[in-house]
Amino acid sequence: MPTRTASQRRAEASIIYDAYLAECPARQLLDRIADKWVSLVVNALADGPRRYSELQRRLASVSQKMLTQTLRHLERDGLVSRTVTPAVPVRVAYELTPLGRSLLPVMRAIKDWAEEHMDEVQAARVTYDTPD
Amino acid sequence: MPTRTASQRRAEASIIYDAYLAECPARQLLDRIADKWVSLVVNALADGPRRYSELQRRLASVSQKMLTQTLRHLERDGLVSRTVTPAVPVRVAYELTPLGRSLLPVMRAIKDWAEEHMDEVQAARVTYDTPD
DNA sequence: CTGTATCCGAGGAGATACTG
DNA sequence: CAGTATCTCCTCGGATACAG
Repeated sequence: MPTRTASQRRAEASIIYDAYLAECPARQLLDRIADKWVSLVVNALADGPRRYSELQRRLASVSQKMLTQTLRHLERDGLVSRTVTPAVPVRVAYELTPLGRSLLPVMRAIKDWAEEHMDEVQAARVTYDTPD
Repeated sequence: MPTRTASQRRAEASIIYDAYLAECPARQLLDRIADKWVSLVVNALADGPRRYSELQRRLASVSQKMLTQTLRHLERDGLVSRTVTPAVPVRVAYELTPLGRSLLPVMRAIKDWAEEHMDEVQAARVTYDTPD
């Protein structure tokens, strides 16, 4: 088996996967993670495991459906692990996997950007919407 | 006028804007930029101005509607500038503004992440989908 | 070349009700 | 508590046709 460095493998991957192409799996993955709910959920799991109800509280006014759906997708993609503690009532904890944690900086950056540049964007909108 | 450091201003902003709240403008902005097309367009503009038709070629199989819509949104939000060169036929160039360029590292990171971790995600999906 | 306008189907997303 | 199951509304997004 040939030995390859991580950067070499990345270089190969960038040849194989090209998100600009509609048919490329990476394009679908981009579509999956470039998502409001994914960003918020991953950010909410930044500091460790969280219970379902904790996430629901943190993400004010996310519907049960979207929260569950997002968590299922993240679990299936290996970004989040789900741990059920058999008790009455049952406790379910969600936690970022190592793979999920590798996405955290990106998700944090996008959320922070939105919060930090809100003023500039709003000013630009006013300018754009104002008839000369 | 009081002098404040950039980090102090950021701290204030993080108090005012909270993307976890549905009503917060930052939440809508997050929804806007956490988007497949935004990521691809901003990345495609990384190396300088691009014409409409260049973008259309680069983003294989983006429809006119989505490309135009995305560019309009980005222009309105002050992330992209639009320059029309009156000629026959007319030339239109799009370029990242300084604000748009501040978003570029984030958009690049998310696209790169998708391309680099595709294999791991696909492996996780197989595991998830395989009945024990 | 760079758009706008319109139609239409598929999926996103909330509200509500029900279950182990 | 942590979901699943519907129902419904609505936006996303592609296809097509037309215009400056």
